[in-house]
Amino acid sequence: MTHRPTDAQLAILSVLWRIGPATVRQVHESLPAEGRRGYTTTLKLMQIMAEKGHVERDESERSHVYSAATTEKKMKDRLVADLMEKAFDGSGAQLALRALSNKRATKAELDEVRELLDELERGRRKGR
Amino acid sequence: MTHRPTDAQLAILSVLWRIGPATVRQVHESLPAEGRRGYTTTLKLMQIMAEKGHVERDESERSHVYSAATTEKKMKDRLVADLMEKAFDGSGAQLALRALSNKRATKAELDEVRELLDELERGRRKGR
DNA sequence: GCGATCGTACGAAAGCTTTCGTACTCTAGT
DNA sequence: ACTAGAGTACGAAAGCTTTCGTACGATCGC
Repeated sequence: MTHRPTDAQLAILSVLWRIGPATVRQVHESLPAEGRRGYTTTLKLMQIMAEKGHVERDESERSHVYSAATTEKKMKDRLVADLMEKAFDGSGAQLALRALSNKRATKAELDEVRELLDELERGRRKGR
Repeated sequence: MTHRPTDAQLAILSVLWRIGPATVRQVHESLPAEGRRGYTTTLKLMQIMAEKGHVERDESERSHVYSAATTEKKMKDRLVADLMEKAFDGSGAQLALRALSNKRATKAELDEVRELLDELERGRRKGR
């Protein structure tokens, strides 16, 4: 449902977002090599994620095909909203401040943020 | 050490940051009334947090006095860095974008972000 | 001095994730 | 037809958090 994925689960979702619907094998092999565990571990995780509703499963083929149940954007918005609520008193600006001061970003990225800022101040434009 | 606090633990840390060093009773009663559990639950959580190093404990008085082991800023930086790593490929700007578009912020907050942006582009000033 | 209250410590239960080993099934190749 | 390999399902173990109940000691009021 609306539950937060764990780190391991998010790693799997990331793969699915990147490569699209895939079998367990494909996901497993696309996982970053360092933290990777056994194949059945990935399988089990994905089975649980299906139960929890994080992924959907197409069983029509022998090798089941999994896909992310929610879009990358929606999920990331959820994660951001969660942290915002939990640690920043609901203030996106406070969170943004910390995120920006943390590390170097490219000029292009900063410009993008600046443009969003412009839009927000000008428009009162709805999020997204 | 460098472990992430859980939601329940973060709520306790938030109280400690807000009211300063405090007894279990004080923390317990400062916790938001809605999600609040029994007293011994708070006690146990704080004991575990002490073990894990999230809080420090002064046992010199009968009522032990707990304090946050790390500053609010450091912890929040850690949480932000963690999400940034996990979900935004290490890009603070991407995270900031999502945080900002999520909800409306006050003019003052947006200005603050804008100033930071200026500093970053002008100075290459160290994060903080 | 005694009982009520406040405090900590402890342990257990429920429920979760992560990790595998193992068992079973299906399919493809020879 | 039979074996090897790929695939899923299952169950168990370890380790975690959250939640309490209960036990036990100290302290305070009377």
